[in-house]
Amino acid sequence: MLTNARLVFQSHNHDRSLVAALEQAVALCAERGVRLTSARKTVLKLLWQSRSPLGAYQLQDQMSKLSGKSIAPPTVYRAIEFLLEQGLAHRIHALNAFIGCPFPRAFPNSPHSNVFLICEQCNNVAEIADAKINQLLKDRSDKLNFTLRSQSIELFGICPNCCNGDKHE
Amino acid sequence: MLTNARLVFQSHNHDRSLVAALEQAVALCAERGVRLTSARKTVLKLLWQSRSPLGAYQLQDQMSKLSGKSIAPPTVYRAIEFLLEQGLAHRIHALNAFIGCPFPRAFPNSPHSNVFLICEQCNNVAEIADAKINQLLKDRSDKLNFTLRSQSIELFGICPNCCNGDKHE
DNA sequence: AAAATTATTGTTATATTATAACATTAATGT
DNA sequence: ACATTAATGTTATAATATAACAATAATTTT
Repeated sequence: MLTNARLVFQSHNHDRSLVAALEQAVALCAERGVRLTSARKTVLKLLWQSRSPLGAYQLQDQMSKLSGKSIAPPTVYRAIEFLLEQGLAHRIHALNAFIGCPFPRAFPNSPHSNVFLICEQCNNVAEIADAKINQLLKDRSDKLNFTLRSQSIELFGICPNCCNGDKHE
Repeated sequence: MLTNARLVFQSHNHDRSLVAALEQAVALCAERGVRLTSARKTVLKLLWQSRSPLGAYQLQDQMSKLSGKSIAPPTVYRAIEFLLEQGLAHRIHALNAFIGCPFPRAFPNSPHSNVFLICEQCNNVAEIADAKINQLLKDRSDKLNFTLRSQSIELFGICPNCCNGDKHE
């Protein structure tokens, strides 16, 4: 099981990993011959800097502040669309919000996985990539002659950081 | 594994099951001391009659036509809210739409399960309730000290009815 | 049964999320 | 440099959802 849960659900600063991740994204896009333009990179940074998912209009606000000029919704949505296509971000359907993908290199273009742990208290979201989960869902689909193409798995609950009893930080 | 996939993904008429299901819903609500009012029952019927999920404004249209007077969004959303609370309907987050729960009695108030197979071609949606899926997701959550409270699992693909090669009807 | 209480619905307005359509600018290939 | 394609800016609006308060219906209390 690959996950960023420990990272997300603890209070570590992950600025350093942001730089590395951005370099990775730049490299990925170069390999694929797609353009990680300024607007797209900004949205990706904002998503990666946030542990909790951001809505399009939150992104809009932050982009407007960063750039000093007002940004219209289509600009934001286009950047998001690009990042989703490239597997650099994910949509959390239940929240109408978006997060940066923590391991875009490990799972390039994989529509499967996409398992999210969403803390109902702090709103932080971690991602899991787990072969067994994927396999089981594939099995069940196969049994019903359903050709599985993509999935969205959103788990809601309380993260270890917000769970009082177990708080040892 | 409990599922309505065969029912949904085939062209059977399920009017008869609708009547039975409605009686069950009436009984369930009576047991719980909640009121399955006319508006709520209408929405539930519409959801159960449809194999594909309906959006709030589709429900609004149909209710307006049925009743002959114009229905405002809050009326629809309140009915939906009630049905969701009672486990008689589910929200399909990826589609901003709703379906009737095919087995409300079997899984009263269970926020778990909620596994949906969504055909990208015909839009029909089947539901699975599978102990193994639930167990696995619970295991993974536990391992990360994440207290799982509810889940939304949406699987997208092609249903057997829409899959050309295997069409034998 | 009448009054008081609570739950539900009606109504209006508006918030939130997302996209269509077309003009403009920037990047890329020739 | 020019043509072409890709990306962004801009305006307007579609689609989804809720807030706030008034009116009505159901239920409980007396």
